[in-house]
Amino acid sequence: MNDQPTSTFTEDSTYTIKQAAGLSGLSEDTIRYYEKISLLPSPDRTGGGHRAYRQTNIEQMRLIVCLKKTGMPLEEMKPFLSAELENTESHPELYALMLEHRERILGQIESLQQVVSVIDQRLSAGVTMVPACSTNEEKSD
Amino acid sequence: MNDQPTSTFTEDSTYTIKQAAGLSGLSEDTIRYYEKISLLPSPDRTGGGHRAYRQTNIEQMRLIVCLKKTGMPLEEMKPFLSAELENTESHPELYALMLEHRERILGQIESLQQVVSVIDQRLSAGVTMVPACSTNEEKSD
DNA sequence: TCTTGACCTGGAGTTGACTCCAGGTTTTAT
DNA sequence: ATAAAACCTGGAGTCAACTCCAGGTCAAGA
Repeated sequence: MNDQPTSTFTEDSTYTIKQAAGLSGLSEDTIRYYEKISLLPSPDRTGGGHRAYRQTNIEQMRLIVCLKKTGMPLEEMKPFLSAELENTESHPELYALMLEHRERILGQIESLQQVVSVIDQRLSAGVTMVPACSTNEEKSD
Repeated sequence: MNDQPTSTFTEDSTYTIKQAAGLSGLSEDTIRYYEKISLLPSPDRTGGGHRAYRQTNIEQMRLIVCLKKTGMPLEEMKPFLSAELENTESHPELYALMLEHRERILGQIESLQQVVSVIDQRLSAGVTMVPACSTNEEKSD
């Protein structure tokens, strides 16, 4: 009901799992699940053992929601998130990974745009016509 | 190894399931599975009961591959494919569905573009910053 | 003809991504 | 102080989307 953080000082304010869920769009169970599979880091705990999330955690969750919409499997998201707080330049292998992901996503955008144009064609004429749709699956057996 | 259709005349040429798999990027098992769940229509059979696919079937498969890349669940694809050969104007409810899907896909494209810009920011500076990423999940409890 | 590879069906098994308890502890509002 | 709400863990259950047999039939080349 109230998604305001606990503290008034933005610096060290924390959120309960329920607030985090409300702010990210994930469910509480899902957040715990993501922690279990190490997609999200284990957050700090209160004296009683309750999870206390920070703003950066919320942002990570939002990034996950964002990537999920694009159909990316959770495993593939890990490098994105583990590098979240790091300087990219100090991780050359992650740099390459990012570039790779960037290309893949551009390909996905292209796929989607082609789907849109298929729809548009059907909407305007009821025509059957499927374009190549960037078939980057090359088979050779 | 040979993805050429059986007949020389393009009109009524057919493909084996293996050829269809090669041309579409799906596996043979997956094609049979899609038929079982009625995502793909039951194709004609040869005298001996082997599946014989036509060009339109191949195109349907390619459309599925295309939509799959965008993370669309198989159930949601059905209206797309069942209307494949029909005149859209005669199905007003499908028309609305198409428009709806179109909007959703445009939203996905936006999401993806934001992911690309997140990546670009990280590539250029190692900065942590996650944009809103079109949070169309409105929570109110 | 006959062997080999491709195909068939039906069903079991797998993986990813949750979702839902049960039974207990902590926090918060009155 | 105490009841209700929120949280905890561990584990079982679910659903989509495959994938992989087993045990048999069909097709094409030597």
